This record gives sequence, C-alpha cells and structure tokens, in this order.
Amino acid sequence: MKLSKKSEYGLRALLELTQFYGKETLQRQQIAERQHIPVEFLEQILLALKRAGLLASRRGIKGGYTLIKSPDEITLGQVIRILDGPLAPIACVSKTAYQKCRDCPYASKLHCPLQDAMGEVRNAIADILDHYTLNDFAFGHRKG
Amino acid sequence: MKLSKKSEYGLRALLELTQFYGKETLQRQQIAERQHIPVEFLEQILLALKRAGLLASRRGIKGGYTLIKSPDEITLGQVIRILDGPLAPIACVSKTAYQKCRDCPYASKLHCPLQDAMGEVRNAIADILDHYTLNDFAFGHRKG
DNA sequence: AATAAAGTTGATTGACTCACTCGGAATTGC
DNA sequence: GCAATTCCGAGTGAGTCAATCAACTTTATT
Repeated sequence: MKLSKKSEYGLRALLELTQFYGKETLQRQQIAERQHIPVEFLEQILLALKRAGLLASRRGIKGGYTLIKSPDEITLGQVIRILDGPLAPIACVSKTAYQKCRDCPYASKLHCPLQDAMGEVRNAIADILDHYTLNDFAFGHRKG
Repeated sequence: MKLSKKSEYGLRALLELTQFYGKETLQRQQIAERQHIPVEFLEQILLALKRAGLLASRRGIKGGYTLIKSPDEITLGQVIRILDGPLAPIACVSKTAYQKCRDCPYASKLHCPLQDAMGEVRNAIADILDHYTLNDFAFGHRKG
C-alpha cells in the first residue's frame, strides 16, 4: 500500500508550482532545490504531468514550468493516478482501470469476499484523494 | 497503492481456514487447489502466519493447518501488516511502523502537507481493515 | 549569427522487490 | 521403516523503482 517516490516528488513539485500559480514560472532547478528532489528524475515527472495536461512549459533561457489548470481543479487523486496508476489495491475493484481477475476462484461467481473488502478500501481512498485539491494541499485543508 | 499477491493469497487461504474453523485441519494442497494458489508459495505464507501466531500446524500424515485464534478476533489489517508491512502510504504517517522522513524539506518543520494528506488516507484504510474480521470476510460483512 | 541556458527524449543502470521454485531436513502416522 | 506432510533456507528470473546520462531542440541575449 505504498506511495512511490515518483508520486511523492510529483506532489511536492506541484506544491511549489501552486504557491507560484499566476505569478512566476519555475525551473526544474529551483523546484529540485526547494524540495530536495534529484533534478533529472524530477524532469521525468514534470514531463509526465505536462503530457497529462496539468503543466505548460517553455524552453530556452527564462524557460520553466507553470500550472496550466487552476489548483482547485486538480486533485491529489488525479496526480497519483498519472504517476503511479490506479488507486485501487487490486485491479478488479478499480473504477478507472478495471480488469477482470484471472485465476481467481470467485471470478465466475456473483460475489467475491476480497472484492467486497478491497472495494471499500478503494472507495475510502478515492473519497479522500479525489476531493483533496492542490489548494487544500498547499494552503491547508478544508477538513469539512 | 497495491496489495501484493502474498497478502491476497494469505487472505484467501484464511478464508478457507475460517470456513473450517473448529471442524477440520486443512493441508496446503487442499487450500492451494481450492484457491488456485501455487503450493510452494502458499507454504511460505502459511509459515509466516504461523510465526505471527494466527495458525497452528501439524506435520506428517494427517498434518495440516488450523486457525489458532477465533476468526472474529483476527482482522484483515493484522493479516496484511504481517505479510505486506505497514498500511500507511508513507512511513512518516505509519502508527505501527513510524519512521521519521529523511531528506524531506518539511522534516524539521511543525507541519507537512504530504503528512496531512497521507495521514488521512492511512486512517481511512486502517479504519476499514482493522475492523474487518475474518468472520465478516468469510460470511458477509457487518456493514454498520 | 553565435552562444548559453533551458526543456525534450530515449536509453541505460544498479539495486531492489515480487512471485515463485527447489532441495533437503524434521516430524508424524501407520 | 516408510510414506506423507510440514519446516526452512537459499536461489532465481522478471520486473520495477529511482535515478542517471547523452544527445537534441528551442529560446533569449549579445
């Protein structure tokens, strides 16, 4: 049940970008230093977030990265799915990346105990992460 | 955020053992067949559960495994911790295996955004899995 | 136009983990 | 004593994680 370094770094990078949203563009170098992330690894991560449509970038001198969407429209769940894949503990209870379980003795039955349990877990995780925006993350949580 | 095969198999094995609790002892072979688990891998898992105090075993002909604790005293959370380690997505929010984060720019600060978010997730997961007993698992869930 | 600074891309690496597999020793029932 | 079973440690092949590197393209400044 572990969060990868990739996602951790990704979230921390977005934390910085959220703080400068609408003000400045940040360069990998700056983000890496502020958050203690290896630059070249960070690069990969920023690129992935760019391809997913969260960031824009400019090359060359004075280049850098900016948030392209408002930080209250981006959730931690989205980010983690981009970098780590589905939130669900097992594929057969994923809503965004469902896969039928092969070789499971309950695959053909109507009802699987493991699916019940892990389905609950998946929903609990998604309920939190899909409502936790970058704004909540950077500036303190709504905590409804 | 994935559950390992080890834990999945472990839970499915315990599902069988719960169904025969107080009646028969089951052999690896039987459990493996019923749940489609590779026998030798299953062995490792059963051993780990034995060392953790959940199972008893007998060798030789007519040997096998039995639950040593009542299935309403064993939770899915316990089982997963034995086989997969802590439930928390990152070590610095684990209650059963806390580790201070190294190299995190917030390590010395009073407050870390990532800890807040992942702490919530950890609690949500633990709330479910630490109250989900093998009885619930095998015979249908309480669902309060 | 030249240069330097920055992002882009793909390949590669080393360590580690996951999911098994194997061989043999110890125990038990007959 | 023999066969069936668990116990235990070591090993393995594939894959993943976390980087790292080299080469390339784009941009601003001079």
